[in-house]
Order: sequence, then structure tokens, then C-alpha cells
Amino acid sequence: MPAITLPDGTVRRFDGPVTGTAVAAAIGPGLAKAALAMELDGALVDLSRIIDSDAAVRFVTRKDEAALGLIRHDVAHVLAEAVQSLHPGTQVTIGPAIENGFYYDFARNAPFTPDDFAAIEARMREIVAANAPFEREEWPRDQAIGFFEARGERFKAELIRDLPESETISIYRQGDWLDLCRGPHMRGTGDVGTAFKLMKVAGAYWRGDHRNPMLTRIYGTAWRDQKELDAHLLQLEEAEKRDHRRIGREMDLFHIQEEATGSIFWHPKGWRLYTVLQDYMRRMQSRADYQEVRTPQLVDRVLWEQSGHWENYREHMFIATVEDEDKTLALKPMNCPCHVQIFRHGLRSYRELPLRMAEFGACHRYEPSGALHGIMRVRSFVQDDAHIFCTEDQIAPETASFVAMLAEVYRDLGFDGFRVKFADRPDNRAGDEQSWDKAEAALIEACRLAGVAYEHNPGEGAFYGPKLEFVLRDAIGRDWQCGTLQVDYVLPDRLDASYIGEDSARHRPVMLHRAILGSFERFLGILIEQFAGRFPLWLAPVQVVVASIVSDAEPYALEVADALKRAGLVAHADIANEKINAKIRTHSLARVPVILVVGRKEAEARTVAMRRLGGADQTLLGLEEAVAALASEATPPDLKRETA
RNA sequence: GCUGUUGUAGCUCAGCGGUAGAGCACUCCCUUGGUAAGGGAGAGGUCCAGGGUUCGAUUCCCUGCAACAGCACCA
Repeated sequence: MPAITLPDGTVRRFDGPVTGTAVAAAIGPGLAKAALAMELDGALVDLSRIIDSDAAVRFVTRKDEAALGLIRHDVAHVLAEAVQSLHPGTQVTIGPAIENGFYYDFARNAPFTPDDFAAIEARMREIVAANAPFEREEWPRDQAIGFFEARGERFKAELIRDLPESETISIYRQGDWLDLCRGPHMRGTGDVGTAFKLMKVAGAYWRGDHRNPMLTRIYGTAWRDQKELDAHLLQLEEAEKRDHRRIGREMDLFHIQEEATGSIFWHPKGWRLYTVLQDYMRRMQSRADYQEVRTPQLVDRVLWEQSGHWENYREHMFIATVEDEDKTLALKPMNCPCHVQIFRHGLRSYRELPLRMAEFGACHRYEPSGALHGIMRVRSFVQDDAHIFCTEDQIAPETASFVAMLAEVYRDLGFDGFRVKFADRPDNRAGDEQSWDKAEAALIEACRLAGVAYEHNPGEGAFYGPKLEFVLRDAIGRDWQCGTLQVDYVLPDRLDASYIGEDSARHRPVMLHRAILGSFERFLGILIEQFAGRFPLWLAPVQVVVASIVSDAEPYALEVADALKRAGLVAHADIANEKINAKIRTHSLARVPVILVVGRKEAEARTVAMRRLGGADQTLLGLEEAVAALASEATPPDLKRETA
């Protein structure tokens, strides 16, 4: 006599075991028609599932967010059937729902190309139109393995073989086609609807392991209705418009060329952006009592052997030799070993701790060619890197003040908030359990002190210590891990760093590795995409253009630009032989935040007509007034705070 | 690094087995025009590199390099 509790609290009793379908029908014909699946005591299951004891049930309809996952999973099955019917001999593997869509990995001699999409999609639509019911069956393990092996589906067979003994082997049929699947599924292929689209093909390793064979993966996107699909496609276009590589070209910020792959040629405008950001970070760090240093680019392998890099990270390092000397040098991939050299130069006292050492030093890492991506993933970069040498007791307060600075920086740079992940001891680690206990406890305590809520990221710490990861969300909802703080007991030991304590004995300092932006290159890429190139005035590579309307106003335009430059702004006059319409268009497309238009009237009255990027209206201001207002607006946020 | 796709003017892209085209940008001329393209003329290319097939290759084939997408990687 199952009693079924619905979300609104009502309870319905049934005489015997019932299916979800029957329950929905009992509630009403509308629901019976709309229900796609149900949540049975919180777990998403098929409507055909039999309920034989008291339970809480919630029906999932198309309006429900949960329907997205079901649709995407079902459409993956439809894709697999379509592919196998069009391309016999193709083996199926796995096909999950993912963010925004789904994919299916196939094993096949020749990979698919986008040219195959039209035919596959057409077949998929036929399968959806046929609306074959999804039927769940449970098979004995051996039967399932035998069945798939007999069909030449060796990947599926392997999958089943590796399922734990306790797992029920379930098979879902849709018409003549079937697949191993955990479920749940909707009622039939028709529930998929028509709002799906195949997007791209790619290679993907079997089970995500690069030692395994490469499969051919088809990605698709799927939504509840056409409107959602269209919105998603539009969103993709938006993201493409924000692509920092495209904006970098359009705004003439930087370029990359074949002779220096993975390194950036920064053009004047891009470099101005870079230095403004770096100067800002330098001031922030200086206020927080960091000391800036500079250490060598090329360092003998001996030091890398001591630090452990030679052993662990050699394949990522650029090695340099010279003909006349029998030495092997390496371009530094990180600053930390060099910072320890400065720390250990002379005797250190506990009175000097915490000692905060910062460096904007270029690091080089040999990244795999396939990983390179614009200025976001490069082989030569500069971090806002610093190492804090401190005692164990100082870990918590140092962390707290670091998080406070980080929050301020992110806010200044236009990000609303960030998330923190706490990555604790990995399986493969150095140091004893006691140190780990202490380090993790200190970090947790630090988060408490700073009032920072964190998510747990188990086993993802660095091999030498736990770390906090700081994740930004950008204007179009993408997450970027930028900041990091790592507690390190290993490097001070390997490189023999010590200080004299109050007890006049030698002690090992703890080292905190920390960065807020990560690398300037990557962060600038993020900033470009965050603002879509429309930077706030203080960051804009060109802040003001003075556009003249007639040649009579040219001297005045030059004068205005000059006044702006004297006030510290990046400004220039556009006195080209063009109509004002063309000038407005040119500089708007170049994303110049402010255009000052000057014609005869302005020259006579010594005023300017100020036009903001994206706005259609203008404000008439006196010259002095405009210069003062713009100079004030262009002041970096940290300096504004100082004068406020 | 792996799989696939791509590589033609500064940019975006057409094109083709018979030694190359457009739009924008650029230069010059006309025009002095009031808030997102005024008009005209001109200049500009080792068609990624190297090999092969061919009477002839930018075009077809192979190799390399690079970019792009995804996977793997991101200490």
C-alpha cells in the first residue's frame, strides 16, 4: 500500500505497486501528458519505475531545469543510433550529457567530419519523429558482455567488465536499437524534441587517458525548445566576439608569430594595458609590505637539481648551453628557488619574518603545442608572484591579509566576486602527516579569520602542501582560476633556508607561494574578454580622442589633446581629412572610451562636446572642467582611495 | 603531444592544373563636412616552407611548420 507524498505535501495512497506513469495519470491527465521522468526520494528515475513502498515523488516536466539533462542524455542515444544506422561498423562507447549539450564517443577507422552532420542530424530527426519508447531491461553481466562482444562492441564490453559486481547492468532499448546505460531516460525518443544541433567533431582518448586509443567524438547542443537553442547559439556568437585574440587584433594590442610561438609581441597599446596593471599591482603589494626583487632568467642546472625541478619538471624547461663553457643553464620556469637564494643570503632573524618577496620576473615553460591559446596559455609570461617566508604561526594571519588584498584587487578590476576552493593533501605528497595536519589546519583557520567560505577540492593540493584556489566568474558566466596560495614545507628544506629564532637556534621558515592575477598574460586575456575590450577609463589603452570637425578647429583640437596629455591621460587628436561621422565610427570601433568633438563653436567658446563609448548623446563642457573630470576618472582605483 | 580542420594582400575572405581577386585598412587628390562609413584615384601578394606528380602547381600528393577546435597537459 504505497503512500506517495507529492511536493505540495499531499499524500496519495495506492492499493499496490504502481509505476510513475500511473501515479501521474492518477493526479491528472495534464501531468500524465507532461511528465518526462520523476524524482523518487530525490533520485531521478524513469516514469516506468515501479513504486512499491512509501515514497516522496516529484514529477519532472519540460518546464523543469532537470529536463535539460534528460533531453541531452536521450539525444546522445539518438545520435548513437543515427550514427550506427548510417555508418555500420562504428562502435559506440559513452555519451553523456554535459554543460549546454552532450557528446558521444565513437570508435571508427575514419573520423567523422562536419560534412557528415547534415545526414546524421536528418537521421536523428527521423528517430525522434518515430518516438520509440525507451524500455529498460536488466541483464545478467555475462549475457551483456557476450552480447556486446558478439556485436564487435569491444569498448562496451570492456565497460561492463569494469563495472563493480554490485552494479545492476541495465540496457535501454529504443525501437530496434539498444545501449548499455544507467539511465534514467524519458518516455520515448519523441521527448527529445527538435531543439538540438550537432556542433563539432574532435578526437578524445578512450577513458580520457592519452595512452589509450583516440576515439572520434561528436559534440552537440540540446535544449528544451527552439528559443533556448537560439539563445545559446547567440551566446556562443557573443563569446566569439569577446575572444581576446580577435579583440587584441582589432585594438592593435599584441600579435604572435611563427618564429616565437607561445610568446607575445606586445604593441604600444597592449603594453600600456600591461604596465598599467603591473604598476597597480606593484602599488598594492608595496602597501602590503612586500619587497620587490629581481632574479636571473638563466640559472645553472645545479640549482634546479637542488630544488627538485630538474627531476620533476625538466621536460617543461627550456635548456640553454653555450659553446665555450661546459655549463647547462635553464630559463627559470618559476621564481621560487631564486627567492630562496635571496632569503638565504646572510643570516635571517625571526624579527624579519614574515618576509614578503615579490617579483615580476619573466618565466618560461615549455607548454605542449596543443595547449597554447592566444595570450592565455603561453610559454613566456610574468606572474604577480611573491613568496612569503614565515613561521607556522604566521600562516593564518598572512593568509587572511592576502585574501583581503586579493578581494580588493578583483573588485578594482571589475569582478563582482570570487569563489575559493580548498585543495588538500594529494595521494602523491612530500612531508610528514603532522606537517600536513598543521598546514591544512592553518589554512582552514585563515579562511575562518578572513570570513571566507570555501568549497572542498579533495586531493588536489600541490605535492608540497595544501592550497587555496581563487576562482573568478566573468561577465558571461565563465569561471577562471586565477589566484592561488600554497603552503610549502618542502622547498625551504631542499634549498636549506633557515632563520635564527628567539631561542637563537636555526629554524626552517615556511614558504607561502601566492599570486592574485596568476600571469599577466593570462589575466589580461581574461580582462579583455570580461570587458569585451571596452575598458574602464583607467585601464583603456587609448583614453581620449579629440576629433575635429573642420580644419579651422584643428589647432584647438591639438591644444585640447595636449592639455589632456599634460594631465596624464593617453589622448590624441584626430585631425584627419574625414567627416565627423567617420571619425566617430572609427574610434568607437576602436573602443576608445571618450571622444571629445570640437568644431568651430567649441574652438571659439573653448569647450568640448564629450561623447562616451556606446552612448548617443553628448555633454558640452568647458575645457578645464573636462580635463579635470577625465583626469579624476582615469585615476586608478587604489590611488583614488588614497586621496579620498 | 594526440585526432581533425585550416594556411591566398595589414584584416576578413573568394578563387583556380595555364604564373591571382573583392571588401575594409593604407597612400594621394577632390571635398570643410556637427556625432557610427562623402567622392575619386593609386599602391600592395615567394598564394606557409620544402620535396614530388605534371609540358606547366598557389591549385593534386607527401613531409614539415603554424593556427584553430577538442582531448591530454597546466608543476
